[in-house]
Amino acid sequence: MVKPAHRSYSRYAREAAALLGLMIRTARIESDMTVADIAERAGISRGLVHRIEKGEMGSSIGAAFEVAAIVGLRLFQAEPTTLTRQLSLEREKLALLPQSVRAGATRVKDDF
Amino acid sequence: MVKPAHRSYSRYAREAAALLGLMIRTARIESDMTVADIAERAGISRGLVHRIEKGEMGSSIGAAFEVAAIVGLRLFQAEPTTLTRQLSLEREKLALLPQSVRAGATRVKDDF
DNA sequence: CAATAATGTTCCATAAACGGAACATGGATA
DNA sequence: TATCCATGTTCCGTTTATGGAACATTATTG
Repeated sequence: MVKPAHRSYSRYAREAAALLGLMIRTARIESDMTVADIAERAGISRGLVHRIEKGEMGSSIGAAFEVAAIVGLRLFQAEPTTLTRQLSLEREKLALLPQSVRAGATRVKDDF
Repeated sequence: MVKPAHRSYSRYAREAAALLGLMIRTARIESDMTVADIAERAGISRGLVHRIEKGEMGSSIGAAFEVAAIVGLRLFQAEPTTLTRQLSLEREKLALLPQSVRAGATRVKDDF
């Protein structure tokens, strides 16, 4: 071993990752899909989906964008509000949704 | 060794990563910053910045978003056009810019 | 409230990204 | 055209993310 090396990120970058995670989670829940559902469809582990939704900076772009695509999230879409504001708005929105999806899972379209 | 395991990604996810990379590159060039400049400011290697700009799926969200922040790119900003269209538009835009930034480098604001 | 299932979290082996250097390539200025 | 420098690319040791399982913690339904 040689270095600890934990990186530092700007507030903007951290908030962007957090927002993406929140939007993914919101979209997933609205689609009635469990974390496991997403993981299976994306071909990644349940833990990774969880980390992405938490906005952890270490997860790969590929995994994150794939998950976003699966939940039907539109990246680079029109969004006028500022990042910080969107973050809190997203949090409020999430608070109104169930914190756990139950089973059923109305499967979503599989084509991109 | 046990597995090759190269992942497969949806077209949407691949295009999203590619678009992000192109937007970063465009913004960087417009800011008169070299890849090395960005790398230093972001605290990452020149090679990684290059990979991010190429839209490689393996790079981390943290690194990518940090670079985006440094070049002043606004994530989740208003953008009506579809992803594929934006991708080609971005390519056209890039083609009109110099393919190499020369030195000078007019430093950009450092606060986030 | 009890039962059940989804989510959250930890641990660790291993697969993969990353840094850094070295070198090749090619564009921009003189 | 010649020179300089940014970009592109490869290699490989090291750092880090990821998968998988196991378990804890909730939330949802009956």
